[in-house]
Amino acid sequence: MHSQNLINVITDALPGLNKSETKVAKVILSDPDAATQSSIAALAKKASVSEPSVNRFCKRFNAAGFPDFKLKLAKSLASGIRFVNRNVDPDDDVGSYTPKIIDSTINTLALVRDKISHFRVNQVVDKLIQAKRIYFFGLGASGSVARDAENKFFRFNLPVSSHDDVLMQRMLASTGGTGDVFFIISHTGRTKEVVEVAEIARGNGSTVIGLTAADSPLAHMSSVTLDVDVPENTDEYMPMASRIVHLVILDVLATGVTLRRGPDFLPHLEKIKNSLKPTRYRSES
Amino acid sequence: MHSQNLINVITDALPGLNKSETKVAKVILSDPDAATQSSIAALAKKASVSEPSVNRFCKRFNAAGFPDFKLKLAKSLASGIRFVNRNVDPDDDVGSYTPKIIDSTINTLALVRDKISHFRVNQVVDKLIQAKRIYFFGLGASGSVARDAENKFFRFNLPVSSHDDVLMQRMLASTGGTGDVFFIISHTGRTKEVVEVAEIARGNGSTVIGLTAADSPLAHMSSVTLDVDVPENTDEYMPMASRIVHLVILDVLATGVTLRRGPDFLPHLEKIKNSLKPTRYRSES
DNA sequence: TCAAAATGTAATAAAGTTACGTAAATTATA
DNA sequence: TATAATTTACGTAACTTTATTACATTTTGA
Repeated sequence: MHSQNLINVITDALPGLNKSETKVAKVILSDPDAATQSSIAALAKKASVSEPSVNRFCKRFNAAGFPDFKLKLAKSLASGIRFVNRNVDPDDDVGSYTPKIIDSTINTLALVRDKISHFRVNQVVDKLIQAKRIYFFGLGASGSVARDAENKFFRFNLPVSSHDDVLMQRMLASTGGTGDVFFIISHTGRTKEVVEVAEIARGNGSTVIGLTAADSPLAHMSSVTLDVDVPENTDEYMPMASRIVHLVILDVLATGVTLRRGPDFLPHLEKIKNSLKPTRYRSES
Repeated sequence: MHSQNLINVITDALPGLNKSETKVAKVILSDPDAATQSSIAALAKKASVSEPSVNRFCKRFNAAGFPDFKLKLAKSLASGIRFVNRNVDPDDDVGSYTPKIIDSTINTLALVRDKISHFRVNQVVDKLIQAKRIYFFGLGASGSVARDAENKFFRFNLPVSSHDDVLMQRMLASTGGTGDVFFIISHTGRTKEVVEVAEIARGNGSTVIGLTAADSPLAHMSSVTLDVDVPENTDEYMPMASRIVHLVILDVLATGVTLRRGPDFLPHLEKIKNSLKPTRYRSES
């Protein structure tokens, strides 16, 4: 659906191109960065084709024209550079691994930002608004995400709880019913216990929201799925980015709910914020 | 050092610009993406300045000319970081608030990436490596961060626990001693109970690591402080970004520890990863 | 009031696009 | 299998758009 890396797109299309297009493609692929800086005339000459051929090439790849194509190529390069060579190396020092890890998290978030379905987000906000009760479930790393969600959503003045205990989850799922929302968080969406809990909840007429991988068993079992396509951990040293993504998505959902509640609800939030003041040392400022 | 983002460069230079340059800057900053797609004429008109003024503006920022400037701008945008000042509006819809929240998180992370002290990170890794026992403490939202940290660090084969109960924290702090590391997480660093716990722990010869705001009471009380300067929540609708930042910093620390342990330690991590396989439905792939 | 800096106008140059014609390739038909 | 018909690919040249430069005018500040 969303913008894939232009260089990959061109590489993939290579076999289906005709003579002059192939020439252009090869010149671009051999030095994409140079391509972004050269004029259409220069590129045409380098590829031994006419300028209109280059122009047609650009249009073939859904660009408005040559300048637009260069822009898209530049963007691909910028985001690509970071993806390619930014794995943590066994002999990295602090100065290297620190930005690498933060960058990789940033990249993942940027990806999610561009791919997440606004329609689904809206659907989930709908369900949360209508909920009489919300349970956040997660195991392992997702357990702390669930806990954070509880901490976020209790502000909305409705019964919320989070659970990272499978037995507890099962019991709650089996006693739930219409009006109850079970918000289940799972990176893989394939943990058997979690999927079973979802099944039990669905069976009793509860709403199940899955914050999980697309096409996973949990996704299929949910009433609404917010699928997050976080690339798998290839590198031994790289942390699991999905936790962060899940937390941010929960931020988004909480904001959605706040906005739906309307401005009359803001004083309530303010009150909660202020309730913590007496527990703090005064700020010097 | 990290390559500065063009948008930040312009923002920083803003005060030193003259009238027409300021106009151009504002138009570009208000919608950088649109700027990359418009012609010099369109941009000049939008900023109510002449075309050469736009051109001069570009050259001021080390671009060969307008097209080159657009290219650089496009690259800056692609790197994931977007314009800072994108607050959620009361009448935003899903399509608006979703990217705004994700962007604001990304921005905060980028800021931390460029500002975090590698020296301090290294110091903290040192302490964690030497620790006989690690306790992660946090209250409220930081409670789930602590829990996530526990889940991350137990893999290192040393006694780790997390606690979000003040009384428990006090008791543990008072029974600790040399070799014990109390890793205390707090957004403000001014919660009285938390600072007291730090004091107790220090008093008994334990190491206290503070993941908290610079110059806060907790920061002063800690043996080593990892200060995170996350801008305060100005907007009612914006979530607290510090949780995310804290989690990512803990990712960085965990990576630091893994690297120090050396490659011999990798099989151990692999074993833990594999231990979860039987709990999952098989992937179709 | 003068010099320096800032900004705009208009001419010019550069770059990109379109329309159209020719050549090559493909397909159909004898 | 040859060749006509048709389609597709490609280039030339005219044209349009876009960007830059040179220079004039205005503004600012001493």
